[in-house]
Amino acid sequence: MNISTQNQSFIYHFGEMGSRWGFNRTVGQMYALLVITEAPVCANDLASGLNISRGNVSMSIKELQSWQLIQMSHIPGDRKEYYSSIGSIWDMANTVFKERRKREIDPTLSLLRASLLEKPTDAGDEYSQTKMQEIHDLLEMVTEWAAELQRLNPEQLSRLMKLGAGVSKMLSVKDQLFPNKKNSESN
Amino acid sequence: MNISTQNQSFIYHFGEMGSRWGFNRTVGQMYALLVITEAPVCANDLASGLNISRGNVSMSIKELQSWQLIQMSHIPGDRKEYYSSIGSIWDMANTVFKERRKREIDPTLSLLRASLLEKPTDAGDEYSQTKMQEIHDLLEMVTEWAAELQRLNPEQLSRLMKLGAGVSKMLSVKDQLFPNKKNSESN
DNA sequence: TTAAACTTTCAGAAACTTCTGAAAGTTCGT
DNA sequence: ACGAACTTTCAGAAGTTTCTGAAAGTTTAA
Repeated sequence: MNISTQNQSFIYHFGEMGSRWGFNRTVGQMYALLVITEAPVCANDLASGLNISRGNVSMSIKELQSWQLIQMSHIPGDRKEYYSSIGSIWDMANTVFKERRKREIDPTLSLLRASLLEKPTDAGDEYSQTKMQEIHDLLEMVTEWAAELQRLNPEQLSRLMKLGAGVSKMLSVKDQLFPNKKNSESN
Repeated sequence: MNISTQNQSFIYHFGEMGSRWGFNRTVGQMYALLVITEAPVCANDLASGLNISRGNVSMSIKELQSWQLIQMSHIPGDRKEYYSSIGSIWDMANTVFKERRKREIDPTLSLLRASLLEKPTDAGDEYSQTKMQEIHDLLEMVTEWAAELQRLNPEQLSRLMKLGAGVSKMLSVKDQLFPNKKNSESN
C-alpha cells in the first residue's frame, strides 16, 4: 500500500486533529485513508500503509464501527476483510455530530436534570441552581434544534445554511405573516 | 471554602466532561465552581476547595483567561486576586464554540485549501481530491453559517431555535414568496 | 530597603492513553 | 479433524498529559 505525498499530509493531519475531534490518532488516520481511497482496503494494508501494528488496526476498526463510519466487504476467493468508509460526507458529519452529542451533552443534561430536582438548602445553592437551570435550558434547546436540523435532508439543510444572513430576514417575514405568535419572551 | 454536595457533583461532572469539551479536568472544575458561585473566589480558595495545588490553580486561571471565560477583581484592603466567570451563559456558549472552531475546524480548512491547489498526479489522487473538496465545502458552509448565527443576538437565536420543525415550513414559504431564486442545485 | 503577601514557573512525579506483538481465537477448505 | 489464513485480545512498553511543590518573581506597605 503506497500513498501519495498529497494524501499523506491529509492523513497525518486527520491523525493530529483526531484527538480534538474525539478519537485518537490512529482512528483519525485510518478513517482519513478510507475516505480518500475509493477501493476497500484490507487490515494488513492499513497496518503497512500507516506503519502501525496489526493489533492497533483491529482495535481502531472496532472503534470506527462503533461510530458507524465504516463498512466491511469481501472479495470473492479472498478471506480477508476489506473496509471502506460509509455514506456521503453529509452522513459522516451527521454521525459525528450525533455521536458527540451523545458523549458531550447528554450526560450533562441528565446530571443537571437530577440536580434541579433537589431542593436548595441555602442561599448559595439557590444561586447555583439558577445557573444550572440556565445551562440546562440552553443545552436542551440546542440539542432539540440539532435533532431538528438532522431531520432535514442535505438539500434542505444546505439551502438553509446558504440563506446565511437571510435567517434574520426570515424571522421578520414570519412576524409579518403571523404577528399573533408570542415572540417577545425576555430571555 | 466548603462546597455543598449538590454543587460538588456538578463541579466533578464538569471536570470529567472537561476533556471532551476541549480543556482539562482542573480547568473544567474551576470554571464550574466560578459559574455557580456568585461571589468572586480567590486562588487559595480554589486550591483548597478543589483539593489541587496552588501552582495548578495558577496555570488553569491562565487557560481560562485565554478562553476569555473569567474575570479578575479585587477587594479593598486585600491584596489577593479574586476571580469570577464572565458574561451570560449564552456568551459562554458562544466563546466555547468560537474557540473550538478555531482549534478544530480552521486548521483543517487551511490544509484542505492548500491540498486542493495541487494538481492530482494519478487517478487515485483525483478521487481523493473530490473527497477533499466535499469535506472542504461542507466545513466552509458550516463555518460560515455558525459565524452568521453568532451574529444574531440571543433573543433572535432563541426564537430561531424554538422555530424547530417550523424551519422547513419556512423554506417552503420562502419558495412561494420568491419562486425565482435558484434552489435546485444538485449537491 | 526590607520583608511580608501574594503569584508564576518549571523540573520531575504521577496518572492516563495509546500502541505493540505474541498468544489465543475463529473460520474455512480439504 | 487438521492446519492455513486470517482476526482479536491483552499485558506491559512507550508516549503524552497533567499535577505538585519548591524556588523564583512581583507588588505593596512601612
